[in-house]
Parts: sequence; C-alpha cells; structure tokens
Amino acid sequence: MQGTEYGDEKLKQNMAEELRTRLLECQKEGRPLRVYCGFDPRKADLHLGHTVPMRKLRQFQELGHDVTFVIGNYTSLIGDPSDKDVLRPQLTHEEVEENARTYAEQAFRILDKEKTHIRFNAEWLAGISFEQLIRLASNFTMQQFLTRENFKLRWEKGDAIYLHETFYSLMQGYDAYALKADVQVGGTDQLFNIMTAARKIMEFMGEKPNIALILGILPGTDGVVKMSKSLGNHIPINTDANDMYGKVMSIPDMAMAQYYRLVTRLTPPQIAEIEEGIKNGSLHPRDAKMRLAREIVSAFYGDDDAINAEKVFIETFQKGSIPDNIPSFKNSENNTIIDILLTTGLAKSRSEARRLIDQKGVRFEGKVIDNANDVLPGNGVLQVGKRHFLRIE
RNA sequence: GGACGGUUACCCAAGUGGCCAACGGGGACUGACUGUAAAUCAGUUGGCGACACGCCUUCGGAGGUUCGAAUCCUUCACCGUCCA
Repeated sequence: MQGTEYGDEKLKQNMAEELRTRLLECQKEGRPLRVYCGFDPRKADLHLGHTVPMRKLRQFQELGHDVTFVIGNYTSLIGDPSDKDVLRPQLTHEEVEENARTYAEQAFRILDKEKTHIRFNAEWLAGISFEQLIRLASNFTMQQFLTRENFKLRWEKGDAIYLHETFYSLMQGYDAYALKADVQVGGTDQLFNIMTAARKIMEFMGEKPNIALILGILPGTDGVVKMSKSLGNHIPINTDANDMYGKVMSIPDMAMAQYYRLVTRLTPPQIAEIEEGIKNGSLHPRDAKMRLAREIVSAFYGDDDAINAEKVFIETFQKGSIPDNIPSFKNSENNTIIDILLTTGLAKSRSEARRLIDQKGVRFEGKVIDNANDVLPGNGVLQVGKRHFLRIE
C-alpha cells in the first residue's frame, strides 16, 4: 500500500484488509490477482504523471500478478470529468484511435511487455444496449453525482453539467466488471469512479467488487497543480534524457517528496533517509534533487544516459557553458540580429525580437546586444534568454 | 415553446460613444537574486516601425448610425440560466 492516498484512514485500512483477504482467496483458487488500470488516450503523449499507476502495475507484475492495461478508447469519447471543473470537449473516434496507437508503446517503458494484457474498452462498451444502460444507471442517484466536488462546484457556479458526463463513471465501472478485476489502480481523482461506481456496478452484476488502490497525484513542474499537458506543467515520457533531467530539476523543492514517492524505485527507508538529510542540513536540497532527476531519467534511459544527462546539466546550467548540441544557422552579411531571431524562430515577431533585445535577453559570444539593428561581427554563439542557443556560421 | 443573460487578447475578466491596443488577475517571456531552483523584486506580453503621444489590425460574424463604436441600432451564428 506504499504511495497510496485515500484521504481517509479508515478507508485505507478497509481496503488493505480487503486486499489481504482477496489475496488469500486467490491463493486458494490458485490464480494471481487480476489488476488493471485504465488510461484515456485524450492526448497523444504520456507524461510522468501517467507513470504513477503504471509503476504500481509493474510492482504487481513483479509479484506475479495478472496485469491489464486498459486503453479507454471508448471512455475517451466523453472524457473523464473527475479532475476538471469544466466540460471536456468530445473527441472523435479518429482522434482517439490516433492517440491510442502510440499509447501502449510508451507504456512499455514502464510495464513488462510480455506480462501485460492490452485491452480497449470499446470491446465491451460499444455493444451496450440502452436497456443495459438503464439498468446500470438505476444504481445511482443524481445526488451522488451532484455532491461530488467537481460537479457541485459547477452547480454552484451555475455552469452546465451535461447528462453524458455522468456516464463516464458508469463506463469505467463497467470496465472493472468486464475484466472481473480484483484490484483497480487509480489516482485520488478516481476515488468516486472506483469506490462508488465500479464497486457498485460489479456487485450489481454479481461480481465481487474490486479493491481500490488509490495513489497520490503527481504535481507538475510548478509543484502545485496536478501534472497535465494542457496546463503545460508536464514532463513527457517521449523526450530526451537531457530534457527530462532538466525538467525534473526545475520542480520546486517542496514537490520532491511526492516525486520520490510516486516516480522512483527508492524504498520508504531510503526516502526517509534523504528527507532526514535535507532536514538536518547534511544533504543539500540541490543534490537531493539531482539524485531524483538521475533516478527518474535512468528508469527510462538507463544509468549511462542518466549520468550523462547530469554532466550536461552541470556544464550547461551550473557552470553556464554552452551545450554541445545546438542548432546552427548560416548567416549572411546583411542579416540584422532581428532578422536572425525571426527566421530561426527564436522570436515570433520583429516586435518580440526587439523586446528581447531591449530587455538584455540576447547575447552574442557572452556580450549583451543592445542595438537591434546591428549586424553580427562574425561567427559565434548567439544566446537568447537562459536556454536558447544558436551557432552562427 | 416562453422569459432573461452571455460571446473582449493564451486563459479568467473589467470596460456600456472619444483619455481603449483596451483596468485587474493567471500564465508566459526577459532581467536581478539563486541551487537552470522555488519564493521575491523589476520589466515585457497585437503587428509594423526612421522607436514618434506615428501607422495598421483586434473586442463572436456581417451590415448600419456617428466627426468618432468594444460600447448605440439591425441581422446572423453560437452558448448558458430559469419557467414549461
């Protein structure tokens, strides 16, 4: 139950107890636990936040349990309203299929491909009749939905709450039933979907309700709000080692604890040791974060790349030298600095380029440029802000 | 079907005839400080610019009134709330 977060001690105890019992039952039946987690391919890219439940699944795999990775190609048509206080746009089948394509592939950076079942929930949801829907829906009251925080908020604001948004929970609940799941993994935003919807539907359909394994939510690079691509605070999985390392370093210190718990392989005692070190001053928070970054990068790219990413980071940012791989630009004589910034995309407009120069944000060979209409004296490295470099040739 | 209300820059949101390229907040960007931190502080955030309180394009779409409109009128589109 490490890394779990139920927001209610009693619930956590109940779930832990139920899990123990279920494990024993399974042992008697001579089968592993059926564990699953669903992912909605509403965006094409997975990010670190998605890997939190995946890691949990991986742990189950390593213990010999039966893991299913559900791609919510049908649920994605609605979009989970759980973590949003506004309506999510509906996607088309085509958009969802397109996103789903790369999903599994990215997931296998965490999960063991050989031991993972991949299922698409359209498989069982697409064929549900209206009659079945009526039966499922009759297990729930409007009040149950309206007292959920996110709907309640919208209700009070006088914002629209569409009927179809309530279907999402039913659909997810039906997933659990279709898979005859013993355990369902999800973030705290899934508490309602798992605890209320899935368990109720499973019981209604004559199955044993699945056990909710609720995990903490990984904050984004701002350290506060849930990681999400649409908020721009995400760390994508599909990025290179250097970028990933840098992005982890940019999280605020206060978020380190969550990151250590949710996205590293360190054990609780190891994490406790690090936290104690920071507290008593024997470990510099920066070094703790560097270790965190190394851990995370190595999980995706291996130790060699992680160590290399750290070197690059130290060189570039701590020592302020210029990175190795920077784009180059073939300059011609009559290009002013503004022209260069514009054509290379370092500035979106001439005005923006001027602004950057006015604000002393543009340097050539380390010297601040103060006249926008200057022509560069020769070859060298042009730097915009802290992170953008261009080799002028 | 009836009665209201809304649509403003990346997002939220003020503005109800001229001082509006448009208050404020968020985000983003630049600089200072730093641990590429975070927090904080300062600045910037439509385009073009000989950098001038100049010009051009913006306030859902189209048309109109006016010397002058985001603001008034007509019309179209979309959205919401309430009543039934």
